[in-house]
Amino acid sequence: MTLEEEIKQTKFKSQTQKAIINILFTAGWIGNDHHRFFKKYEISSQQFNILRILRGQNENPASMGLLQGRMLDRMSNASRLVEKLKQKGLVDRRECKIDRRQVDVFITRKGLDLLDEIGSRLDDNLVENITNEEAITLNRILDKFRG
Amino acid sequence: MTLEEEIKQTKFKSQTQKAIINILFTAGWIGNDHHRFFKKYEISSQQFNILRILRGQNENPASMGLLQGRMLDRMSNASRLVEKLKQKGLVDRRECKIDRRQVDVFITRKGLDLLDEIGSRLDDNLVENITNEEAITLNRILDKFRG
DNA sequence: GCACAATATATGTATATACATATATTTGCA
DNA sequence: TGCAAATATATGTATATACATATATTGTGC
Repeated sequence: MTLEEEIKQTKFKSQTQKAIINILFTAGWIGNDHHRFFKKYEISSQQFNILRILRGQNENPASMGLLQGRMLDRMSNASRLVEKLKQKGLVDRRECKIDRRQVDVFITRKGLDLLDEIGSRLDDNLVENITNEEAITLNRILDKFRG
Repeated sequence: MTLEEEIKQTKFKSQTQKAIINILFTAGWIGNDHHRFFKKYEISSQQFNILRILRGQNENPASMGLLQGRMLDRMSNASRLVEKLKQKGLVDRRECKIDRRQVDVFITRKGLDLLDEIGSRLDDNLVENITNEEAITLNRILDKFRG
């Protein structure tokens, strides 16, 4: 469906204005898909994001600040998400010896196992519709859009 | 900045996978801009969305279902947003005479005045970076992406 | 060495969303 | 007509976000 059909709006100030709405709408569309996907594993997509960053650290701890810098949603509160993950036993946290203001966050064995279980199935159903060339173009224009 | 620089991630399964992350990231980026913009007017972007839909109704009332169908974030709870707007005096709601399950929602004079005040300044600072042709391409690929 | 600024994290409040469920009303059909 | 299914909306709960603020710790200039 075109954007016009989806939101029943036909007038836009410009193609760029329309593109802005289209980006927001498409992101919501993807977000809904992710939400449903992760529900099976009883985590949120933001929590998954954190687990993946921690795995990428290869045994090294991550501070809250590092997590925040790498997350998709910038201003989010890593503290509270880490707390949720800790309650599920997927991460662990200790005081940082070098700088006692900081916290060292680790992924646990259980967290790694969950990531293995999830595997690489995320988005498998979303990659069919556009070609590789279109994806490259999309990435180029989005990067340019953000200035 | 490229996406890689923004989220400090360099490996992606495919260009389409990268595009998915890019859409989500860019939408968050736009959302932050909107959030700051609307803060001046003491409404949220979702509340603005509802006001604009109501103005588009040209004096005709809108039901909750109609609002929901036209909103960007589909599954949202129009009821609660309308309630917030009513508390600010920007909309009004009455029982629908024809179908008493429904509610007729109207924009008030105050709501219209607020929309006038906001005017068309939204996104004015976001439309500089890409060309009209690039916006057209973007819209085409995003529509195709959603199947 | 000490006072004060800068930094890292935590938390309170308001907003919004998804989902499940509850309630009221209308529709449809036997 | 009467009763069950469908529909429209409201609301409770859990999650997440932005922002402001609080607290603890470190760094810095004198």
